Amino acid sequence: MNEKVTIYDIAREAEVSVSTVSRILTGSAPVNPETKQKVETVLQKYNFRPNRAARNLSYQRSTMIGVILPDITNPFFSTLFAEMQRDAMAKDYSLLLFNAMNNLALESEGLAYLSRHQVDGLIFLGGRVNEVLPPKAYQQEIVEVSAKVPTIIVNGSMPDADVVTVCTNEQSGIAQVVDYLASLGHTRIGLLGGSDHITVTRNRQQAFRAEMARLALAVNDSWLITDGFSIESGERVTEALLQLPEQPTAVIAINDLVALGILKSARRHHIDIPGQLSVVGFDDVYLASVSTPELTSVSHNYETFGRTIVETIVNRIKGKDTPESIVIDMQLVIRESCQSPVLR
Amino acid sequence: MNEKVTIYDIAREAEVSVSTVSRILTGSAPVNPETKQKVETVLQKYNFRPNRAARNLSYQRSTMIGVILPDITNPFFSTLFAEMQRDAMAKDYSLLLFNAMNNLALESEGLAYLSRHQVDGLIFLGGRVNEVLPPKAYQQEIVEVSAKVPTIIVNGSMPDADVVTVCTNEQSGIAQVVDYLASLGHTRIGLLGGSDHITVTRNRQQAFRAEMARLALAVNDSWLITDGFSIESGERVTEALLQLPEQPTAVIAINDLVALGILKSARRHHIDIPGQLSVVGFDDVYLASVSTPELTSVSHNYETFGRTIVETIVNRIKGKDTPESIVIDMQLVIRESCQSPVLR
DNA sequence: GAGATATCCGAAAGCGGTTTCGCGAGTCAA
DNA sequence: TTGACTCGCGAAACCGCTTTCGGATATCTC
Repeated sequence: MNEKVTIYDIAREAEVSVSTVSRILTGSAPVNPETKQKVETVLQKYNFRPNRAARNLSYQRSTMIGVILPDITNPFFSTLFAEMQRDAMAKDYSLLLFNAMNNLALESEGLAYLSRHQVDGLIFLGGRVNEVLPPKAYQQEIVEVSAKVPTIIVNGSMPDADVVTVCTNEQSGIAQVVDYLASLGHTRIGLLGGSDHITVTRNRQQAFRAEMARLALAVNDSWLITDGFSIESGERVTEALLQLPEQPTAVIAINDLVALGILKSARRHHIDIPGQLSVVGFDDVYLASVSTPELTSVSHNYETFGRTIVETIVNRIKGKDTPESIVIDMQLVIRESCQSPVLR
Repeated sequence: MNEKVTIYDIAREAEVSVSTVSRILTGSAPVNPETKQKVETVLQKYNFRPNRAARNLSYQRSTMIGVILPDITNPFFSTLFAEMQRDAMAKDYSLLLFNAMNNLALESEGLAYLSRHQVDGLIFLGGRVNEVLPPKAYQQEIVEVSAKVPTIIVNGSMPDADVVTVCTNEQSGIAQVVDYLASLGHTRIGLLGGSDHITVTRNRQQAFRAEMARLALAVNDSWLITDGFSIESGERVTEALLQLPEQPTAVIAINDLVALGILKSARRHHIDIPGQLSVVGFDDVYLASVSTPELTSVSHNYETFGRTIVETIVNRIKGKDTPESIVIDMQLVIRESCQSPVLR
């Protein structure tokens, strides 16, 4: 990728100094229209692109934003990432992705990796960070890094770190689901999947208990089973559920993948959904509408979600004032996977 | 991310010259163990990381590899990308992802974007490039870029460009499917989805015709319907199929997403699968096993697939000899979406 | 013990941009 | 006319690291 032609070559051919060329390139100072025209002709001719490394070295920045997420294979993250990348490009930033493969240990490595790239900003997706599990050392790393580079954590939190948090409104999302299920007549509701040390999971569990309480419905703790975020998690969690003496009539999955796993497992056990069990997913990933039955889920507006994240980090990078935390609404989307419980 | 401490600070504190420090950092020349020890202590103390921009500027390389793919949201690509990233990291390269959002025009932009980043290598995934549709200009860009930076095209081709191609063995993949369907008794087989100007599609169509011919089965051209690679494509293509006077008893989808779309559409029309129509997917994405019915598909070994790609590009970058083209095998995975046709 | 050789290491020149500083020419008011 | 001010632009320093080149010292050979 060695464009042999440098700004010096351009300057020579246009019979101006390099400073002038640079000024035109960056627009950092006004330059006589005639000279500008002359130089631009030459720039065109060579289709000149300033060397990025040189520019970064001089600028003392990279115009790259690091993104750490647990699983790019999960459509929630890939969809969000795609949105973010488009927005970032429009603002002349690049996204450098690190996929942690659902492995917390790898995240620390990812952080070092992105640091080495001198990213101008850092985005943690997926709430992999909170006060419970992460080894103290990793937590400390985040605190340190966030002191140096603008950092935003999506659906997570990090005490002592100078980060802005962007969170989806679990409160409202969960409430919509519970209210909906209650309106169908369900009183025995479970919440399946997720991990105890992931913020989203805990927030949703908390929101779940709150809304159940508000409706004066009892929560059966054994119906809150955590296992992970994958399809396989959904299957395992269903198997576990079926071992219990009593079972719920409706379950909320921590995300759509888990919900798909539940569907799969239910099918294996000839459990009719929604006839015998209502299921609702979370994230409203594009797959939600192809399962059998189609999944009722809680939807993000991925476009504004992504845009908010990117705008916020860029504003932070540019030193503009930004809110410390932003909440993004979710919306229940009703499809086919729920119905009123059959009375027995 | 401004580590204020530079190699000069290290040198001063260790009472050596910057060259010595650099030599230790890069291992480019032997240095007295004692001095080395002294310097390394200081390096440790500050946890020194050389500035990447400066290093790249000096090295004239970026240790970044650009990846252009059509849709990161498609599990085929995200799975493959995840594998590739891991392998690349192990070799101290970074992957810079550009997601073209299924838009060919964007790809050209992506190429410029990655060029600006002075990537050391370039990987095109998804065969978005071939001799048919791409605007001449874009084609030319690829030829030019491939002359300067090692380029590999996965499941595609580019005449006149100095690229290495890594392709899955469509020939064998399709043959396995056709043979399987034929063995079930199918003779009326369609091939749905894909785009006329995408290499994979054309290769598979060709392979399909070849294998059908080998088995002395007639190909009905109206059962080869292209539309795209998404779930929606699968739905549209099914609708189109249902308009036809005659219909196949089995269809091969260009990928699993299309297959899922077919399933969805069939369900809407109360067409029993596999009872009335057998469906087979391609890519054996992790979703294949959660649909109803579970999808029979043709599988990649994503691990070796990804590893092959990364190894090849890195070897190319390092100037080692590499084969001009590599073929990767695929494997039929039988699940539930096919059965013998009912005789009417 | 003198010259040849090998070993370490420092000075300085890049890499390709940006930016500060200051100079000359043109403009304007007095 | 003159002094004050602007405007455009060039020279040169700088960003942080790598690497060439050559000098100093130690080691070896005869």
